[in-house]
Amino acid sequence: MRVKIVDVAREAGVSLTTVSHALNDRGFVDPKTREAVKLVALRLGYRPNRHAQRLRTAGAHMIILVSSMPFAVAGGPSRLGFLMEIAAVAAGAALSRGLALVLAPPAETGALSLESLDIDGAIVLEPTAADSQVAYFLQQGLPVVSIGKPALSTDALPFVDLNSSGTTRQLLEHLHTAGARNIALLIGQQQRTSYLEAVAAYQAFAKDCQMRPVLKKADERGGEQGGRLATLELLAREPHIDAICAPIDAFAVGAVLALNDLGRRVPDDVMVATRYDGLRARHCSPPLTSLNLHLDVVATQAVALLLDHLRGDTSIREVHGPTAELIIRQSSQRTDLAPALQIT
Amino acid sequence: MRVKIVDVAREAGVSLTTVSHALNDRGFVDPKTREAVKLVALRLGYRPNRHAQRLRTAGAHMIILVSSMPFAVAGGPSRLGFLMEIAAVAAGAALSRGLALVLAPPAETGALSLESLDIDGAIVLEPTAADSQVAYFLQQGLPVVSIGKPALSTDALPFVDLNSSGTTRQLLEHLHTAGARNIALLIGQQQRTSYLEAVAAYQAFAKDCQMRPVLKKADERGGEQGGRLATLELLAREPHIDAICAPIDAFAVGAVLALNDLGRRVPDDVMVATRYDGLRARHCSPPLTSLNLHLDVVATQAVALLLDHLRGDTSIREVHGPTAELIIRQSSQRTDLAPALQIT
DNA sequence: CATCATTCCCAAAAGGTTTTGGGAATTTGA
DNA sequence: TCAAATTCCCAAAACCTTTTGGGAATGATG
Repeated sequence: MRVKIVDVAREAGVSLTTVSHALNDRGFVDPKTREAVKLVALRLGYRPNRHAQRLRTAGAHMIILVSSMPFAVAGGPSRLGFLMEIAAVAAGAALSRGLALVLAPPAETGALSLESLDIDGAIVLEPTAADSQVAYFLQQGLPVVSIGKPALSTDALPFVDLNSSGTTRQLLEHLHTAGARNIALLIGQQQRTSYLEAVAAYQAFAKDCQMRPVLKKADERGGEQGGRLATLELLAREPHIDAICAPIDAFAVGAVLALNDLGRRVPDDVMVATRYDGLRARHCSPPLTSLNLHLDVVATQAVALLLDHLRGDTSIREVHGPTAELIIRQSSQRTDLAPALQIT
Repeated sequence: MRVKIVDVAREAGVSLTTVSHALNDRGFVDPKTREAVKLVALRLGYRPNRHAQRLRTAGAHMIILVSSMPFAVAGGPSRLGFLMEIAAVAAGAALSRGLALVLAPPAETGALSLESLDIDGAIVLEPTAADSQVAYFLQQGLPVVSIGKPALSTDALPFVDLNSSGTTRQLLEHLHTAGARNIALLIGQQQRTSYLEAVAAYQAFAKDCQMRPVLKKADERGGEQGGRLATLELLAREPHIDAICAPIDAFAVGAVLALNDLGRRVPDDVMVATRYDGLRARHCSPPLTSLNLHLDVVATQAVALLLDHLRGDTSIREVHGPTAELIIRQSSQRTDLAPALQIT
């Protein structure tokens, strides 16, 4: 039988109250008694029953991180990235605040198996318009914060902004500066605010540069292959393309594969750039120009935001994430172009 | 105020007991009453208080996944892999069994912040000899299972075998078959059973092939750079090496970088192979020959094993993981070697 | 010396659920 | 028709903490 407070109390010759106070550094307890109790507790190997503890002192202790991205992009064997990087940092941030972060695997099943968990709140990653997981949590009355602006139709969630339009613009401007004149945007087909923002930013940029916008959508469920297929179709239709801006890293890698298939050189014939600077972007050949999104900061902000809401402070509805920094790699650095050609 | 069982009972005109029984499909309750109670509960939006529930019916509901690998290898911004792949699958496996999986970030801090968690058990990844996290959990009286054989000096933990000696042998035999005659082993410097097994397998293999064993240790904390540095030193000392077997993927990638530094071609001058078929291995250039370890199966086995121990069935002490499959990629496929040279 | 604060400690209540041990109503068996 | 079995339901106990509201010493102040 597990040792309880009453065992410690008996052994130490004091009351339950005193043990509780002594161990939690509360109330008035003679320092000597306090120490004695602590010693006894240690000797007996006392561990408080967290359920009993929390039944009494209600409070948030467990949050969940869910991704609405399909398996192939977000997770699954050997196809990790964005989600897991956020997860790693968020787990640390949560733990340092006394919260446990539980991982909801990116599952097709929806929120079915979450019922048995006593979650206090959720962080969702770029939820889609009709996100079933978000709906589930809200219906349960749990606070939800989003990383990346949530889709419009969703009940407005508090969120950490990933500034999708700004980052898209950064990539486009870089590609343009690097010499590209016919830049295509390769994006996913789901309903996501980040996509909409990216498209809007792209179209605005195209107008500014008097460039004809070329938009191609790839299937998220296909992961890299989805990007590859889409790129093959894209280039069949628009052979003059000389750069591809693919915010989703899996698609960017797929694009490089497709370009290889077609015998087009990267970056000399077609440049490629992506948004998320993960392993995929770095270890692609050639390595992909991308952005440092400072996901560690973003994840920490999201945890802090959720914690505020858990504590009842629902004033902050929107947090601006850190500004991203361009990381120029081989995929957008032409060797045969004189710097003179560059603009700005 | 949150609606409690007593509210449902009052509204439905029955006792607490009946509500509890009705909702949990236990005991003798008139089907009509049962339905009526369920309806009332639904209408009132009743959600059981999990803490109260579990205070009464003690049971396992939260397990933790910890990695003893240092940040640079295991996780951290943009350096994910093994751990996160296991995490993704284990989270799913756990959830489907009603357990929440919480992620302990690979932290330098040790088990400091874990105290506030009401963990029921832990899965650790290849613990080192004097693993502080493992020690902490054991001292707390929590069941721990290990993925990968735990170090000998540790109290024997139940574990899922990753068969480090077998997989090492697989890689070595492949490299030999592919034509390598001077294969070096690049390994980490910590005290890990998997390393010991790998070294033993390597030495046995060297003996079999009458090959002089060349062993090099790299610093885990350096990640890919650690592997790069070690490889540079290795090749300075042993220039005749024509293959490197580097079980840890970060080191393998580092080795390729070092070979590039030195102007040695991969695989024509030096072949490289690694154990874990993650993003690193795939997106390395050239892509690395590696093994499909079936980590999804391994993670599921680990969760199942831990669950058995939580349930009190401590009979199973050791589970044999699935057999790994060789995935031959460019890094060990020489173009200039005739098949005639191959052995076996 | 009487009064008031302060310090230390405790018994009892509270938190929300499940389980136990019966009690009452109903049905079955002889 | 009476006893036994079955079905349905309930009050109270149990799970283990923390917090509340005092009570009893001790020290300080008049």
